[in-house]
Amino acid sequence: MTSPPSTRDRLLDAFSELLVAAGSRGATLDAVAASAGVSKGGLLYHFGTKDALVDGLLERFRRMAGEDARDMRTAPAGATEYYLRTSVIQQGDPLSRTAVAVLHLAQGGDPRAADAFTAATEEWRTAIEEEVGDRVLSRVVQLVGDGLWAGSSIGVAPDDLDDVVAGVAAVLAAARAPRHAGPPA
Amino acid sequence: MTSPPSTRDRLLDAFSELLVAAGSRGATLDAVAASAGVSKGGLLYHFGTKDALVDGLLERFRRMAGEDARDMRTAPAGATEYYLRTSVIQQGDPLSRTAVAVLHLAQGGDPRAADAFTAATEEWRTAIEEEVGDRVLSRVVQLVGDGLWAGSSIGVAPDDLDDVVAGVAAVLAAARAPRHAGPPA
DNA sequence: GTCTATAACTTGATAGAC
DNA sequence: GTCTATCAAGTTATAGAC
Repeated sequence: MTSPPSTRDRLLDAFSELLVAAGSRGATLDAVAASAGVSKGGLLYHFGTKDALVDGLLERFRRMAGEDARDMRTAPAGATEYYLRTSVIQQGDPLSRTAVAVLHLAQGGDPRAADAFTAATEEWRTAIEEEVGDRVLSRVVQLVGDGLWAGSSIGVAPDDLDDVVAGVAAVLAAARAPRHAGPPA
Repeated sequence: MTSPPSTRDRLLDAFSELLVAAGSRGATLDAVAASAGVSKGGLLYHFGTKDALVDGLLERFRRMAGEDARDMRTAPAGATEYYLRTSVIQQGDPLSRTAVAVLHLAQGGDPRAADAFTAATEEWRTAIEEEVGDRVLSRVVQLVGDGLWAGSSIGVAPDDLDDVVAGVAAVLAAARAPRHAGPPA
């Protein structure tokens, strides 16, 4: 049974949605409070400062990212495909929304957000490396996912996600079963 | 001989630097004017509104991106390697700085910036496709570059760029020579 | 072409009522 | 736990001097 979200949770939801939609510039306390359906005073009861609101979102992100890294390892389609598909913002997917929100905070110059994002990224890459068995290949897969993300973060939804997923899979298969393609110089 | 930059150019330089360093939140008219060494009134003589300042930067970005797409096609190392290496922000590289500045504007919700960025991205991808000869592979290469960018945009400099470039090259070679040996032309 | 002064509005935060 | 009223600082923009 899912109980209705607390005001605190609704405020964090609104904050992340505004960050995704309008960047750190548009995610003001006024806008967050209005979007969550409370007054600014109501917001400031739960989060005394804007920094506290950021901390609340980062804490939620760390928890969700940790759970996601576990999900990757048990995903039926495999960690790589799971990662690429969840790198595109899905309507209503809480993790990808939260991750892009944190990315925007990091790009706004917040070092706590940059640290949290870097740490999560390394967790995900590790899960990919366990599957593909090679560090550099895991980096390439991850960078493809990050690229999908960067597009999502400006509202560009790829129209060829299936092609990309299939292309990466084909490329990984080719790289792991080398015939005589010749090593790079 | 390079003539000293005009006040107009110095203002656009300062605007893009501030966008990269602090996001759209920190790039205020006050900060831009101070960073360029003029008063706010001086700034507003050249760009009557903040929107005009954004337009000036987007115009500069479109010009630089067009020149870069031409440079890619004649790069000695090839378009792919050129693109990946220039996807990492270099200290003092005007294009990568400008591109990240535009990315931040797009993430702040400016549709003109998102359009300009999308158009440039498609130009670059086309140049890559001309080299690798396959649309999906060109997308994969480009997404790796975008991923490097996303990292750069939050101040994370990759410590394994050479590995990634070599890894992509190896993976492309494997994908393009699945049946027999032979270096690409 | 650049400056100072200032107006109009927004933003983050406080105080206190209910 | 939530609201309204209020404030100081910051932000965009205008007006006019030099």
